[in-house]
Amino acid sequence: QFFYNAMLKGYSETGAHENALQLYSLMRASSVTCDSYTFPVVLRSSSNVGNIEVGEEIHGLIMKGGFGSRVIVQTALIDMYCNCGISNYAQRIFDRISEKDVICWNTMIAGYVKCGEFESARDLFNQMPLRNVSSWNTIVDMYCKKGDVETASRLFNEMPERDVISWNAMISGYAKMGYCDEARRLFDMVPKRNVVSWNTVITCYVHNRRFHEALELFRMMQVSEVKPNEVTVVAVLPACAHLGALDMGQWIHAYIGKNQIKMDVYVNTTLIDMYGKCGSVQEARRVFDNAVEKDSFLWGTMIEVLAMHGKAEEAFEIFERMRRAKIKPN
RNA sequence: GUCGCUCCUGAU
Repeated sequence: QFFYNAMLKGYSETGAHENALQLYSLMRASSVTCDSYTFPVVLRSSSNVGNIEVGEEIHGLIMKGGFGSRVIVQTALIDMYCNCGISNYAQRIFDRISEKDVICWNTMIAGYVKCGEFESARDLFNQMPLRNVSSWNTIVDMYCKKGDVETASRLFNEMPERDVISWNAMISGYAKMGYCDEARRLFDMVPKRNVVSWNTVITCYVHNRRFHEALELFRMMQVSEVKPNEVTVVAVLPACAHLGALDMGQWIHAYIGKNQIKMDVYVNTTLIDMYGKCGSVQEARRVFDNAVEKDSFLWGTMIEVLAMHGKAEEAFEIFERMRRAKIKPN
């Protein structure tokens, strides 16, 4: 009981939401009691994964246990339903909250955005009695996601205060439109950049095939205060791949190990691709073999690398292994 | 063992 909750918390904090849900169903199956410590954590996981079955079950248990009246719980439920794409359930909960605080407003607005209901999001934002910086960030980001950077930047300029997330949202808006120079201009203006600011602009350069500028920015990052993370390397490695810069790629690979950057599926996939494009099939294969988690992208990338180098038999062998592992080909 | 909102990521 104690133990289960601790485990759940651990999974949740490291982002292993799938594992948390598995553990939860094990708890239910072995009739371990779920209590007010269990619910928030499992709710968070089902929200992240978008698992409506578990979400609704938790909702029911929370109500039965009488924990359902607190704003925090209701806010978590709103978030969960919106992540599952059911904004009207969420709205029903939202409407019934008597003491609405800023966070539950923000959650509902962000929820509408996730469901693609931009009008409702904007209406609710306009109705808000009191907005904080997150409220503004959400709505700025919404316009960026719609590709309406004009409105986004108007609101960005209007907002009473900006934090690094506001800046990042705006930079990412320009980046998505392919406006690298504009993204970079804002980036240079950010008072206190974080790792996301860097990643966004590097990604923008790479997507627009401006590989040298991407690498240049990555080099600048080395001498900045900010430490690269796994998203950073996933962003830069394709630049190495396209330039055939094997030495830089290897350097980054070593860098990952030295700086204990998480070797997740994303990182491994880009490493395999990079080695493949730079002509080093063996190293690609080594990364593949060492990868703990393998999804269809990773398998597909490995197969393609082998095929690209004319290793048809080996490619086919991997393809068979993939089928045996019951991974759907892509 | 107490909790809820907003920004960046992979092969064709």
